[in-house]
Amino acid sequence: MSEAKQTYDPAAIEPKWQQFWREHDVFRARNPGDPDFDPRQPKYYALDMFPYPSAAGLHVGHPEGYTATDIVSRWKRAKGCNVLHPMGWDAFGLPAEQYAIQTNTHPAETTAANIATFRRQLQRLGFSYDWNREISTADPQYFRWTQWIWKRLYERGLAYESNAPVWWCEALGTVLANDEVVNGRSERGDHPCERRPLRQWVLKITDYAERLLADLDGLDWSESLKTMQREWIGKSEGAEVDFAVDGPAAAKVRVFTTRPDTLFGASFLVLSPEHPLVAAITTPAQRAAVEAYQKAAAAKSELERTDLAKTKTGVATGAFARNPLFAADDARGRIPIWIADYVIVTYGTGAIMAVPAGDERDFAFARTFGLPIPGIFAPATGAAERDADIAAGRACCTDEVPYAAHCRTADGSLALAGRSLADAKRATIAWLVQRGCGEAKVTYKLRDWLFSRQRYWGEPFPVLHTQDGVELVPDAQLPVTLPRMADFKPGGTPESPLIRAKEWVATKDTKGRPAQREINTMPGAAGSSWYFLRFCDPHNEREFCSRAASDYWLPVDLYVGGTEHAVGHLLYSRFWTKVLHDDGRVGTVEPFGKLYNQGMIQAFAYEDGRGAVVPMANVKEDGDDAVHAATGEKLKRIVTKMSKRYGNVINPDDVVNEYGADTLRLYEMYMGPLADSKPWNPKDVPGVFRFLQRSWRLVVPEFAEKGAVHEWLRQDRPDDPALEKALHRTIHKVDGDIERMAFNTAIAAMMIFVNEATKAMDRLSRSQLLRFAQLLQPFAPHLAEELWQRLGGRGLLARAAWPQVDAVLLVDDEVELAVQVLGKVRARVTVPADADQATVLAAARQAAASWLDGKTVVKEIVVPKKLVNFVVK
RNA sequence: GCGGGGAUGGCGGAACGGCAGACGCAGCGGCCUUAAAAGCCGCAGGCCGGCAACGGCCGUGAGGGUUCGAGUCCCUCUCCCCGCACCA
Repeated sequence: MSEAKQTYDPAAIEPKWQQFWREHDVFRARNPGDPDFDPRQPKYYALDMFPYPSAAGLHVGHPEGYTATDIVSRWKRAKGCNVLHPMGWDAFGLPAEQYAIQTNTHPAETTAANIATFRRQLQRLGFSYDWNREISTADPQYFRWTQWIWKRLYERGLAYESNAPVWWCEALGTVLANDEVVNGRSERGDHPCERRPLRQWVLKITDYAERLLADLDGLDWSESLKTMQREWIGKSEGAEVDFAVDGPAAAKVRVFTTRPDTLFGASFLVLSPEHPLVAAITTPAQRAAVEAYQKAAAAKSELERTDLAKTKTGVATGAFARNPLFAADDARGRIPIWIADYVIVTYGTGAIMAVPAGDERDFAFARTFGLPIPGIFAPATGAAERDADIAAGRACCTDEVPYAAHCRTADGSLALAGRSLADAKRATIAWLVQRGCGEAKVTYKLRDWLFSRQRYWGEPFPVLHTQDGVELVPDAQLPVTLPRMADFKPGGTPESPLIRAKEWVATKDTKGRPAQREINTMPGAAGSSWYFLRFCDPHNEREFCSRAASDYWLPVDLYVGGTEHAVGHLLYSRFWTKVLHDDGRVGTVEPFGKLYNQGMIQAFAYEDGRGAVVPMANVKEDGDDAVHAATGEKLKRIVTKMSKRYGNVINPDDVVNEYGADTLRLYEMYMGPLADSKPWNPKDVPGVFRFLQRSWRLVVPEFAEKGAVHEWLRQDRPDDPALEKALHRTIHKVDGDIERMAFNTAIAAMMIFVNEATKAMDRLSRSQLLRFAQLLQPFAPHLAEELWQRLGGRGLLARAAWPQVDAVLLVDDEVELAVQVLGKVRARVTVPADADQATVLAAARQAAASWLDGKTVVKEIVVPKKLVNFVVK
């Protein structure tokens, strides 16, 4: 056979190994009870946030996190773990449906096509997923169990129908959950949204607020993400206080406050314009003004209402309330009741006691309307002017400072002077409780989860509306599938398009009487709230997931995805897990032990002099600069999101076609720390390709028979000591770097090894290259498997054990020390690694002799194996 | 405004309080080649001096501090990114 040129050709080796792995089911995870299950192996569950299969296909951002979990999965397998590494599709929901509407194709078809594209794209990248466990949330065999879990929520009193105001988005034709609306606009599509009272299904996530908050502490998540969830849950502790309304209405206004200790300074009440009591208490003289204000507030957008920069607005109702701390004849206790849009109807009780001396907002409001600002503090900070202002109510103080002596009731039953903030709060609450006009209260910002949508492409609720009210579809009749509809567009009314499927809607209840199916569908986040459970037992036809399977696999050991799901998906999944736990269905209370947020992959773009981005099609390279193709204007390079508009979107398929999947994987890991956002630089990609090519060259001669290796690698021989040492260092470094998810430095370490090995190529041994292939395997699995096979490695590399490190080889016999004089490096010495301090100092003195000449050494610092520092005078 | 993260060569980025700039890109020089590409071997923070080997000084957003020693720790400030934003 003639000697052909043997080049590194990913297009030839990658599909071959992908096919081989799949045909031999190499990455199948074994459940307890399966044949070949080995109970001695530790389990490891590595999970990616599964994608929405959008029509645009895979984005380069997807493989970033997926490569990271794949590296960890392959490494854990090599370390002897039973690894669960699954992939599936978040296939229901708005994006799929919007695309279906745009293309006038049924969402079932577009979704199937998109999934096929995503699957093909992912499979080209050589991820070690157990494809036997692939799931789609839009598959009836999957959403059957989504419906089943929803029934358990209903039975536990956690799902209810509500008519409260919800976010309605006209453009999307559906209502949206709080986390899907940002500043009064839809997160998806940026359409305006408004509050409307509509009948909706709601999940009582607020019942779990305290546990969702408390259990965050034990999780291995980034502090910033935990903080986001804490703030979203928004716990605040305080009190509710009743204020009797003076006059004919004889009503009581209940307010929530976190500062009951400042009740002595409450000089007016503020109700939100929507507060139900407003109409009843408003005096005839104020009615016109109040109603006008209410109308104006209702017409304002959410953005206008929450604009912090604007001055406070409000109107007096004409009514007065009694501050419970003051006697009936005490003028200080008679305080006016106002309405203002800075008080939010949905938080607390929708009413506040205003304490201008202790709250910036109340202070600003009092100033605007000339309301009294009674001082309640007696600060003694030494800043005399400010102290006096605070005492007199000319300035507002939110810090903990001493209370004024007049913070006491007439009978002395409550006196705050001398008490700490915490103590004063306690004492005030106790006083209120004793008199039946208040109680301690914890409030959360977290709202119940709006769980229905007026869209076609979602899970139908297993609910019938009968003459007796709501009836659930029996478990045995699940799944309730969607009717096939030619026209599935939203109707522009707050009713789902399912209302037009008349034959589907009209059905019979369990007693055979006419009933209507629920026409709302579940939100996109329904299916994704439990998919990590289904992966544990995806083919179970009797249960959503067997207890044995979830007990074995959960919690997820490593969950990787973007921060965009910080308060939506991650909170909902935690909630459902806790409910299923309380129902005895899963053992764990938290689904995700360790969570890692990858950064965003950005791109370069070019700006002209006006700061406008010039599409890439109009950008021309001119030496080191970029210029406008038409005008020749010099352009400035910036880093932005990839965007179709800028023409700087990188398609993973193109990268694979040009360089191969191993290069794509390696480049994405080499760009920088996984958690950081960083720009894609097309010029850097060939760098990692070259590294793979050099790795190939260590094994395969340039001209040889097909499949041949260098002649010196055809049989075993003793390891070259220097290369062996370098290899052990590399193994040690790569091992530690994978552990801490520092993939960029792991790759750099392998590059260093390959550079050294290339210079001494003919001294390499087969054993050394087999071990190097093992190291490379998690990162560039195809090339590594190919090299392993050519070198005659035993069995499959994907199943081979991780190479051992000999600690002895990690230490040098001799070390080079820096010799510093006054902290500046002046010389270097090489000494035996085990040299004692005196020897080291003697050598260092000699080396730095010219710098020490004529000086007195006052201190000698020796850092073993690093440096010597002489402090001289 | 509040909370979190960040700022290191021309670019992406490395650096348990211990030799700043590993590794890669771009750049420069050499080898190979008729030539080019590829590949291989080198050089490469800035400034100053020297034919050169080399030597000196300055350098991690700005300013202070702690320390024998600071990119790393502390304080003040500037700018950038992310989240929250009248939540009582």
